[in-house]
Amino acid sequence: MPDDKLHKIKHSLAHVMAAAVQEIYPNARFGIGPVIENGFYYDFDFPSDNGQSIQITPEILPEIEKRMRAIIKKNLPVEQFNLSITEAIKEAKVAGQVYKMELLEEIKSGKRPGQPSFYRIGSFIDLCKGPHVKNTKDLPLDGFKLTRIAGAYWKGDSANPQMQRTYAVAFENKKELEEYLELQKELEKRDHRKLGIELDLFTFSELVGPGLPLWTPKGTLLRNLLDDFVWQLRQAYGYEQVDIPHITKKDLYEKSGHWEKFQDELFKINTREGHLFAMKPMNCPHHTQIYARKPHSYKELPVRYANTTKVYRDEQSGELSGVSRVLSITQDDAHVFCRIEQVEEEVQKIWEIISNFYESFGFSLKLLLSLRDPNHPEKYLGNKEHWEQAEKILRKVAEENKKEYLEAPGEAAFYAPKLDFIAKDSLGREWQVATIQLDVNMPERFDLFCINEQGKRERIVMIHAAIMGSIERFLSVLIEHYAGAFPVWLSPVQAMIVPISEKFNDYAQKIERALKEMDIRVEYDNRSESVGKKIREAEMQKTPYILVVGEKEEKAKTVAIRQRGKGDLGTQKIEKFIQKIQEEIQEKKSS
RNA sequence: GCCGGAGUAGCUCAGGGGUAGAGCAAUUCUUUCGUAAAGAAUAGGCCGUGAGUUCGAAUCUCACCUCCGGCUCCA
Repeated sequence: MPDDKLHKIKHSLAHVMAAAVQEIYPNARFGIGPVIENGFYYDFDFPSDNGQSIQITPEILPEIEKRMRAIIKKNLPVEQFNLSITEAIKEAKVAGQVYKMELLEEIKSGKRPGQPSFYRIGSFIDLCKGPHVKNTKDLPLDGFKLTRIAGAYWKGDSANPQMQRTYAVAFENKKELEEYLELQKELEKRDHRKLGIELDLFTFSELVGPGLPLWTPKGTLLRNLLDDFVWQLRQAYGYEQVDIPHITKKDLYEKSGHWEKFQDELFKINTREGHLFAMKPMNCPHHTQIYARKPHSYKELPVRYANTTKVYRDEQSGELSGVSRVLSITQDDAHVFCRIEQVEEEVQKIWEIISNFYESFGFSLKLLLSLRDPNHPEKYLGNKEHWEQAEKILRKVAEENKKEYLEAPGEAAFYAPKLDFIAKDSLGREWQVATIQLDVNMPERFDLFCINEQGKRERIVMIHAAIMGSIERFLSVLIEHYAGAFPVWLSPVQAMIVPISEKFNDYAQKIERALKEMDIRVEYDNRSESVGKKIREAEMQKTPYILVVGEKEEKAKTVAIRQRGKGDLGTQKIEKFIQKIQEEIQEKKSS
């Protein structure tokens, strides 16, 4: 929406920032300065006399901001004017603006549409289509803030030189800016990397290495609960569990096509006899070999294999982040081997599992139909007809579900088009989660078939279906979605017993046993600390229930219940509490 | 991988060319407590790793490792 007010403000502020930078560094070369969500950025390059680029540091940001405000206060008009392309290129050349020259050459050659248009603010002139505010007095003096400096490749291509990108957030006024900064603080509090350590779910070791999370007892419990939930949903649709080794001869990936495409991202293993093995970066090739162990009658199809297992990918170090992007990834993977006419029904079933699963956590789902990039057919396996057929089927299922979806050309996997599910969390952020891929290529490469009604071999297709996708990534989303306050069924500790004093330890132990017998995950805090402190710590661990017991409770065979976020609920009979918490655990699947 | 920032006790952080600091956590003792931090004592460190400069380095320099913000990538 380039015409809306905020968009114009951000866009003009980007020019003002560039103007301020030019005041400080007259030699600065300018890249592009677009509007982004919540603000804008501008890419700069600062050549020095010896030809090397100067690196600016964050300390300069307040100085740039100061100069921006001074420019705004001058109430300068923002004026549009045109130049002929030849003149424009000449001007850019004189000014040493090599990046602008490149853009202008693209306009000249027709690679970039339109005519060169310029905007002037004071003495600063920039190639720009607009639109902008009419005058710098329309810009908010305290509605923006420069946030950081980052490296960014010219035109987003790592083969190009790296420029220095200065990011800013911008709003119509100070209040909105402050609200945004508040929200950022809330996000920081919810950061799964912080919460995951505080809640003792995972850890990292410098000896083990980056991107290799180690899962604690609580974290492992959480992972298993989630995985069991997925399995429970899958079991109802006829899935069977399989298991595979984590390594394979490279031959498997040469046949699947992964070797050619991803060999740099595989962890490789040399055996003592000189053979080359690889850690598996995905599971489908292994699973094809289970299917291929014997001929299948069409009557046996669909064959559905589920397998939660780790894959290993040698990612670039700068891409790692918390547990959302790691080297050892646990996939809740499944592969359905079926005839082409069974695909719709199978995809439908997977869709139901995905909906059930995500809705039970309160995520709403959006759909992305990820197709191949029509301009780069060389990036994909197999022939055009097969791709078109697969894309057509997925599109049909999407339409029949009456679900709104966006088509995303170029987002397909190299072997198959996908239905990608996007979950919206409690703060409105969107995460790509589950995926369904319709694959006609792997079956071709591995010669997977069934024997049809005519007694002939018939090529089958393969559906790849992950519900959580990666447990690590899903958990990072879930931690932030709940800010660590998991629903009771997922809480590693569901209830913490806090006796008022040592005198009631026996009674506390009795309650502990009673709850444990009913499979409630309970802990009993018998440390010699004050009641207040024990409650504080249990609250900070986001324990759903704290059971305070003392003389009154022992006599009446009750517990005083304190519920997370709700405070003291008063006393209840133990049986009553057990019933209450069990009902709450049951509710998860129907919510 | 690339650009920038940062690494001091389990955690949060102060300090800074000349004996290593605090709070919380831990351990021991005292306290036995009614809904978000009781008190005391003790212990805890190759100041991320390695090299260099220096009479002397946690502090200055370089390389590497790890983390953070971006870029590129994501089967």
